[in-house]
Amino acid sequence: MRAFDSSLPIDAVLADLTESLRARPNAVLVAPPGAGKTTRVPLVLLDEPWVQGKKLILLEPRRLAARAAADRMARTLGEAVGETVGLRVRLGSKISCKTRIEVVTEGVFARMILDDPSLEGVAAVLFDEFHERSLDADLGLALALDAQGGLREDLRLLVMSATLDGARVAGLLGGSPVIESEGRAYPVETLYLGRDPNRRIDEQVADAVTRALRAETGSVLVFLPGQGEIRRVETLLRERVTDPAIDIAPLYGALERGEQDLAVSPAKPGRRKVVLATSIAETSLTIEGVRVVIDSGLARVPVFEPDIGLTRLETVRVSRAAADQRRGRAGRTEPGVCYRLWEEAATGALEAFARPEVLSADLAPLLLDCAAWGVTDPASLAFLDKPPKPAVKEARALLQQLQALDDEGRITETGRRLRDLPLPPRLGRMVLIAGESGQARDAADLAAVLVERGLGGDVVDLSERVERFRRDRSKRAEDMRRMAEGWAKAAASSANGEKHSSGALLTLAYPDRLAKARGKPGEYLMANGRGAALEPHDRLAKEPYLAIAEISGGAASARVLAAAPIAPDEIEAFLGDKIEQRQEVTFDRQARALRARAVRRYGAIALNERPLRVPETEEAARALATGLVSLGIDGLPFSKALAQWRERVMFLRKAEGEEWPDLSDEALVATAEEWFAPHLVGKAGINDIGADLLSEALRSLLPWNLQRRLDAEAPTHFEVPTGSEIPVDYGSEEGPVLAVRVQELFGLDKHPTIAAGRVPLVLHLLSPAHRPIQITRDLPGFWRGSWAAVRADMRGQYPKHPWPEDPLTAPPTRRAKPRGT
DNA sequence: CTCTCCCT
Repeated sequence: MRAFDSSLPIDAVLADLTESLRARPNAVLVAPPGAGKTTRVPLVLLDEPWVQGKKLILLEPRRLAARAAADRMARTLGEAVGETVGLRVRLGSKISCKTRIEVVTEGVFARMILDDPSLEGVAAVLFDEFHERSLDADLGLALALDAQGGLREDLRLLVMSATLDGARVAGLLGGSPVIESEGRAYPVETLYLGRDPNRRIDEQVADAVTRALRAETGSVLVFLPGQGEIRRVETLLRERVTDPAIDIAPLYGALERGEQDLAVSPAKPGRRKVVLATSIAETSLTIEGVRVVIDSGLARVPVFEPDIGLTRLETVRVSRAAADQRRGRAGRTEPGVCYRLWEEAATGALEAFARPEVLSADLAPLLLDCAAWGVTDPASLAFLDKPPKPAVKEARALLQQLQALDDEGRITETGRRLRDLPLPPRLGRMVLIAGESGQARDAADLAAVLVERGLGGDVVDLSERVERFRRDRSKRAEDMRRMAEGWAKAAASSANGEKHSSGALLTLAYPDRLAKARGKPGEYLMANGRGAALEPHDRLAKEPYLAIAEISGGAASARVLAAAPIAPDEIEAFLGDKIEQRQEVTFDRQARALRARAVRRYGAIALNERPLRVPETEEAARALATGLVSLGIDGLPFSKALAQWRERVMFLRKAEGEEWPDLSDEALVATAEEWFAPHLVGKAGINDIGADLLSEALRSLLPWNLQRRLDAEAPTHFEVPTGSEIPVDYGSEEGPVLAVRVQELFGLDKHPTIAAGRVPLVLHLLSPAHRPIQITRDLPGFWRGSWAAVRADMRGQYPKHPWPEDPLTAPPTRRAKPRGT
């Protein structure tokens, strides 16, 4: 076997590995960071008999990692990259006829195997850092296994991983052996600082940083979930850290290249650094001099929501594997220390590994690649985790809408052209169709600022971002301009059409996100039915229509991140075939009336409308009925008599049972279409509805055979001994109430009842001045009992009224005693 | 808890 100058932990297992791969085509190698697998394994395998003049392909998840691996291997051989060891990444390749090991990024490999499924001239594919479980790595492995199953039984596949549970992937590889290696790292002491849920994470992190700067030597690397937290911690630290020998450097993806380099470079002699980073610093890059890691334990991850076809960000607890990876950054060059912002006991509750990308990503690109491979259902390929069905369904629907797939899910000619463009399918379609009218370059520049975060600044207005991008002289902008030029060339036709706005072009990619201004400034409604908002002072906030490309946040607080204005005539030109003309009748709660309109509608958006007369249909009547009752039964024009009638019926329902109709608020709301709507045909609103109409509608609920019983058993009035007809109050909680001056009841020896004698009236006995004296359900008992005391009390107060000793024999009266008696 | 990371 090939000899190396220095020894690495991986050397101990290299013999096992080569022996295994001679015997069977697939193997899994589990080796922690520092083992040396990336640089040693490909060089050792190169001398194996089964390679025989063929090539090895090594997959790396990032360009940075690919370049570093190629560099290190070439240096081991005393060569430059591009000789025995080559490199193939999106921007630029270094390959020659001498090249035997190609180091490629995972995305490049997916493209290679799709273009050449038999992988001609390739002896083995080595998947490095497979534990990161990127979509491209999962897809690449699935396709390679498929190729191995049919076209290339001799192809060798080696999956290398730092923290994977090896058994699962070995199963996927047909029960291949798992070879394990030791790693090499310096010890890192772990301190658990805990987390106070009542304080902001930013402040607790800042506290931990100041504490670490006092207690430890060396530079500090802080892991935070995102840009917002990084900026807030930075502000806190600039206030608190007064030592001029300490530099604070943020580090995240959208940052300018120069600032990133500043953060990654070692601290200057005699100085210390505090690097505030996202998970960008978790793998691959090493910052010299870091011996303290502070881990917030949080990460921001994308979550695709199939229902709305949108990717949203979520802040989550990191996995145990990621937390260990973060801690390991403190022990790269010397022993270190890691402060964790959670309780030690909480570590066990963390997920073991991060969610593989395939489980939460937008699967449209994957589905298109599968279709290009000839597979309409990705579940038929060997994925370690099956692509989830809802996301597959959404991806298929989108690709069919873009005409990239046919009804059976097979790739179309348009689909092939889309796949040739290295863009997400929506943006690819925009560039292709714009190309048909000679605007490929405008569309490509738009796609560029959408694909590359931070390019052209972060103003919402995409036209402005494109202008800035075109003037930008940075390396990144130059690279992207060259790429955009390539996309445009692939899509261009000789046609020279009318020039359209950025907004119009964007509807080619995001037809479902056309938005119309709502009442309040900055608030919009999108065609997909969801709301989105701009800052009210944003220049775009005055626009009546926006073509939105990106939004953030949950359903309640979606914010517009990237958009361009679009004119009504462009909406007609670009989306005209999907605009529907409809007659709509809606209930206006404010006016308590129906409004009928002829509406031209695109999805959830009403583009324009004109008022119509309310149609005299049953459907309109139903809408009015349910609309009016939804505002409350009390709001209907009840006469006093009708209100009492309703209470009487309800009283009998309670007293006698459900043969009596239910007239409660809930029941009337629920059945409005039956009792109310038939009376509302031809009516437009509350002003057309009088007490008589309501009475007729409600009284129709009472069957005719019950109407006579109603009068008999729940009379509107009760006749007392004086002959007075006193109204009964059926609305009272305590039961039907008869409020009557006590003198009018003289002579009555039985308690008054209703409901065929079953229900006693609640008697409110009143003084001559209509003040309440007593409440009783037993009048004879009252005469016998309390009357004497009442009489004694009242006689003084009302001397002119009769207070006889025996009320049963006294004549009832409405008046005071006749003068002189 | 107001946009993570990477790639064709």
